[in-house]
Amino acid sequence: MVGNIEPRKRGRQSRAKATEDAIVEAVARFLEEVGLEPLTTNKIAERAGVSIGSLYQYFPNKEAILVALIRRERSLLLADVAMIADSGASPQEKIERLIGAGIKHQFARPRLALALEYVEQTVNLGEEAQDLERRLSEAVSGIVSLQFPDADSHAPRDVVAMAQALINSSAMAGETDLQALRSRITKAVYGYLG
Amino acid sequence: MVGNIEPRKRGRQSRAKATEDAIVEAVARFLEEVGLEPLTTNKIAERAGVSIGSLYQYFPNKEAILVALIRRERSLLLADVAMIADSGASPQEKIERLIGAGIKHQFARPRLALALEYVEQTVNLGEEAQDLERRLSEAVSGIVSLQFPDADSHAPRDVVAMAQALINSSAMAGETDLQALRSRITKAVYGYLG
DNA sequence: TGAGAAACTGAGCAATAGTTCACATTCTTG
DNA sequence: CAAGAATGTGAACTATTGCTCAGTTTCTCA
Repeated sequence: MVGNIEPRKRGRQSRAKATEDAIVEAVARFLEEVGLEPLTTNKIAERAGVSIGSLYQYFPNKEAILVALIRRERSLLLADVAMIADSGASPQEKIERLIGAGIKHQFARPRLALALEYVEQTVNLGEEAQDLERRLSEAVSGIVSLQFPDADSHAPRDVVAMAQALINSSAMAGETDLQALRSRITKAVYGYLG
Repeated sequence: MVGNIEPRKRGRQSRAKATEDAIVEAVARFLEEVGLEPLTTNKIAERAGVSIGSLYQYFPNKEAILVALIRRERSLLLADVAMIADSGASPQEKIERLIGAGIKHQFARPRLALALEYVEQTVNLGEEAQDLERRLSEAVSGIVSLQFPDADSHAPRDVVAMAQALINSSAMAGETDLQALRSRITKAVYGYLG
């Protein structure tokens, strides 16, 4: 029932990494341009400019590629968030930057973000992706509780969900004014927390 | 590319309606219990307790069933929202009730709501479902602008997105205290609008 | 340089997908 | 009740799916 998720082999040559990356990025583009339902391994390979055989040398099945993509996206976001958390900025400044990071990540590829949001809830993420998720939420919690120590225990999750939703709906509606979006998110977050 | 969405025939006998309903409800249950990706017409028919032939007498393809399900869910919500809008309640009371209606609808079947949220963005909704969507957003806008005439033009959409996200994340996290959820949503909405 | 390791290929398999259609059953109505 | 209309059935067709494997190409390094 629950398929294996682990990558099949870690490449030792540089083209191995390139192939793996091409496959993951092909899935990302397909989710953006077409959607989750028509996604097939053969189409992934075609888009990646790689044979179907190569695809199965790196991933045991389709699910594993989706998980790899989620890991990739989450790692990028976590890197930014961790940097913000470890910076010497004031709590308020950290929250501002957190919002900026969220916008940067999600607004860049909104349809991808939307698709992955659904996939994350559906798929067996595996240990590594779950760990990323946990570290992300801990980092956000840490920052929120610096500025609002008495906030509701659900506050960090709520704030993240709200910001995600605002970015998503704004991007899907075709907005382009990121500054306006940022100030609406700020208002929502401080309105909720304060 | 864009498949036909229109129902194939409107039944004249009562069992026709029952079959159609069973098919739509089978999709709802499947999305809740399994997910979008493994959804197939044969599985839908099986769950509905109906032959595959019957399914294709009522719907031209799988997409059409999903659209019918979206229409059903949206109609239910719109009925409640319209009743709130047309009631004699105060603007503030209307907003309260709107939040209650959102919780009632989305929290009842959270995994279904999550799946449909994604499907709605992916599928060709057709005129009727788009019309429902439009009327829903007009009704919400009307209520919001009663209480907050000077709000940002994006406010109604933002508020709906925020509330949806809070309900979703709360439900998926397994919360059961609806009263606590309601008060967090109220805080978020008034925090953003006020 | 050459030989073994690493990476890549794509035809093709079994399973499953969406869908049709010839026929059976049930309902309605005069 | 009869007979046509409405509804229901499921075997079976074609296309597509996830995936394998025998073989080829490219790389590495002694």
